[in-house]
Amino acid sequence: MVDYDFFLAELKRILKEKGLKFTRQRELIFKTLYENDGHFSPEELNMVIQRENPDVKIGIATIYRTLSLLEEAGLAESLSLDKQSKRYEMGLKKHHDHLICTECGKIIEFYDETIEKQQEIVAKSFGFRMKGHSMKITGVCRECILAKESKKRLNPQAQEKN
Amino acid sequence: MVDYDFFLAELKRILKEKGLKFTRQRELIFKTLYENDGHFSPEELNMVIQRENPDVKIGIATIYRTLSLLEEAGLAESLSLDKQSKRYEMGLKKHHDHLICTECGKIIEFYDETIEKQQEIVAKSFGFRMKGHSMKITGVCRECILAKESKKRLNPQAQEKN
DNA sequence: CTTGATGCAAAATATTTGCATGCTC
DNA sequence: GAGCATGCAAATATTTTGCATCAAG
Repeated sequence: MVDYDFFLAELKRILKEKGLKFTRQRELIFKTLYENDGHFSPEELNMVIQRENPDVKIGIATIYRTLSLLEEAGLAESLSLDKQSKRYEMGLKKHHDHLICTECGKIIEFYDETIEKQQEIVAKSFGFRMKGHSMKITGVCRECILAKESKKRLNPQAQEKN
Repeated sequence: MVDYDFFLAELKRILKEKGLKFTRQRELIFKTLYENDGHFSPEELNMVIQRENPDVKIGIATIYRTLSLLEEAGLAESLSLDKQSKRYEMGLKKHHDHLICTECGKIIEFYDETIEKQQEIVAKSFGFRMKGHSMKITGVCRECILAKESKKRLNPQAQEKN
C-alpha cells in the first residue's frame, strides 16, 4: 500500500495549501474511495463507510462536501455512469475509462494508450492545460449480444418489447 | 435543412416501430434540440420551447419523458458537463466531444478522428457492439491561464483563495 | 374507438445550506 | 483560542409517478 501513503500525503499537502483541515471524516472518505474499486454514489459510499466503521458517524452532507472538495482538487473523479446520481472514484489511481453495456448495465474499465495520448494532443491544440478527462463508450456487451441472438433463434417471431 | 427532415423521418420510423405516437410535443422537443446547438438541461430546454412557442404548453414531465425516449432511441445524448443536472444535445448530428474549462465553465466542442477510430477498436476488442460514446476533457483554457498569469505578475504575493 | 401521451400535482430522490457545536491547527 | 468542519434538519433542486383527460392512429 505504498501508493496509498503517497496519495494521502498529496491530500494533506493540498489541504494545507488551501488552509483546510485534515479530519477523520475526510480521511475515511478518501481511504474508502481508494480501497474500493467500485463507482459509488454519495449514498452508497456513505453506507460502505458506516458498515466498515461502525464507530464513526458521518453525515451525508459531509460526504457531498468532501467529494466536491476531492474532485476540485483532482483527487477524485465524478462519473455519470447511470441515469441516477453521480458516482465517484479515486482520481489519482491508474486512470481508466469505461465501457458500459446498455442492456445489462455492466461496467468494464479499460485503459488505452493511444486515446490517452491523443487527448493530450487535442487539449494542447486548443491551448488547454489538461487536468483530467473521462470517456465512456456505451454499447451492448458480448454476453448480451449472444443472449439476444439465442433468444431470436428459439423464438424468431417474438417482437422485441421495450 | 435537409438534415432535419432526415432526422425527423428517423424519429417517426422509430416511434412507429415501437408502437408509439408522434405528437406535437415530441416534435417540438426534437426540433428545438436540433435547431439549438447548446447543451440544455431539461428545465432550460423547456424555457426555450415556451419562449419560441408561446401557444403550446409542455409540462416538465413530458420533457423528461421525451428526453429519455430520445436518448434510448439514440437520437439525443445526455451529457454531464456540470455539477448540476444533466444536459442533452442532439445525438445524430455530427458527433463531437467536449473540452471544459474548470475555471470559467467554457465548453469547446471538438472532433478528433484518431480518438473516434480508436474507440471503435477498443469496443471491438472487448466484444462490444458500440452504440455511442462521450468524452470530456477538463482543464484550464488559454484565456484563464493568461488571466491567472497576469494576476500573478501584478500581485506576486497574493495567495490564491478558494 | 383504442391506446398511448400529456399536464398537473404529489411523491420520491438527490443535493445544498444554515447554524450550533466540535475539532484541528 | 481561532476558525474551519461536522451533523442535523430544513430548504432546494431534480426527476419520477399516478391519474384523469386528451389526442394520434
